[in-house]
Amino acid sequence: MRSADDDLTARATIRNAALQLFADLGPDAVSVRAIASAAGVSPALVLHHFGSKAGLREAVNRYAADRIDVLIAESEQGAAELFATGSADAIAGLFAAAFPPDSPLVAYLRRLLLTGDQAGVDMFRRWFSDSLAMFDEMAAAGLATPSDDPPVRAAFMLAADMALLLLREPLAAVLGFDPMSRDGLRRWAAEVAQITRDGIFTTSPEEPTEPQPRDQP
Amino acid sequence: MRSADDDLTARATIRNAALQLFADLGPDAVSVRAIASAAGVSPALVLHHFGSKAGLREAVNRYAADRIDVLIAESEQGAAELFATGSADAIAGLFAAAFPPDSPLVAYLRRLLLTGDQAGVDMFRRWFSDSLAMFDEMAAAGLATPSDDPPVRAAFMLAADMALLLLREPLAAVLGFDPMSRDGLRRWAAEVAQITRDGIFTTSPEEPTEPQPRDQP
DNA sequence: CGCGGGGCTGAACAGACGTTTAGCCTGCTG
DNA sequence: CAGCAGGCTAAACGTCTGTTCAGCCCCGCG
Repeated sequence: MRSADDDLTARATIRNAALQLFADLGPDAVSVRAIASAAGVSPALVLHHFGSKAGLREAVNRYAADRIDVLIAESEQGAAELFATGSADAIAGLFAAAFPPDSPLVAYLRRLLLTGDQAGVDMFRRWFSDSLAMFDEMAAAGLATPSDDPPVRAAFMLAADMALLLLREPLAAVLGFDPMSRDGLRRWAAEVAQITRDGIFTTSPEEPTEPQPRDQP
Repeated sequence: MRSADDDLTARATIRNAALQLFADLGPDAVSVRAIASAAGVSPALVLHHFGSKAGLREAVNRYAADRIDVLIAESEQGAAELFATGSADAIAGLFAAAFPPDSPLVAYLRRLLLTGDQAGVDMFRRWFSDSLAMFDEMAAAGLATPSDDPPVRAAFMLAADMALLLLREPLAAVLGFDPMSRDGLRRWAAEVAQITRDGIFTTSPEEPTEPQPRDQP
């Protein structure tokens, strides 16, 4: 089953094997020998190409960040279409649809974001400013209501979308279906569309104008 | 600076040290020796009390899950109050307010949820059914609109709240303030309240009744 | 043809790892 | 008091880790 790798340089094969293993088990739980074995090469070759395990980690980080950016950029064409039609689910499902559901990039993205890696924060910042710009345009076009706090709105909507990626497994477990499958995504997006179009909560009788988060216990 | 630990049994001291280190660095990156050193005991004692490193991991998992559940349960009193007043931010900020911002439990919860640990999935399931029940009650009381798809609504709102926990650092980086600080949380909750009360998107001119998630590329 | 260089390997290195063992010390019980 | 149990440790175990080194093989250039 190496046929798919025959076209790749050994360096790329190693990088791919490392990406897969890092995504599945975490970099700390994967040895250089395990990567070499998965790539069908000797452990020494891994270090020959990447200098050290840390160098391999950085290379995989850069590569994964690049590929994720490409997927996002592709799906931004979809976002443009959504924007044009004013479809209410907008960026909901955007990231989800961009990734083949079982791609190691999803799992890798999690680690990138949650370990506080610089590459992950950089990506997040880029998406945030895209999201901010998009809501700006939509508000200007009358497709979205103006916000009292545009950055926080953009951040919340982005975070809510990312949550689908990050929490896919627990969500699938409690819902009984995979929210990132084609049908599951449709169902998820439908509800998100309803929420973001009409809201959920009715105003209370007392109508507090400012929410009151609980003090910390 | 061991005074705080003087009241604790060595077993508890070890468990706490492991919790902190696991949360910060991930269990795979932390050696038994490092835990022992942080706890001020010999490495052998760690294994004397917990059998093996895997046993320690399980013990820490159980302990963290318990403590997190306690914090959640405490803040559910807050949820009851919010429910009673119909305050629109309801569960937004609920989890956030429950955790001291720098508690290792936050970081540990991340790992619990994202590594697919059973303890994490169990917790998530519990919160999901709480969330589901709460929206049911609110809808019955006329405080929330009825949903076409209650489980997905509950799941989305839960996931959106968790996103604040999971993405705290990247969010703080892009927003320029910590959304889990007291002031930051207030600002965050205010926007979430606006979104969940009034929605964001206006209906499009064509008014598609059903959203159309993009097919996967 | 000769030969240099880069992809690549097997073997070895020192150190860190999780774990085991033998035994110390302290405090309770008979 | 004797003795035993349990918290606790120092030292060592074999294994695995990341890394290095010397050298093989094959391709392209002079």
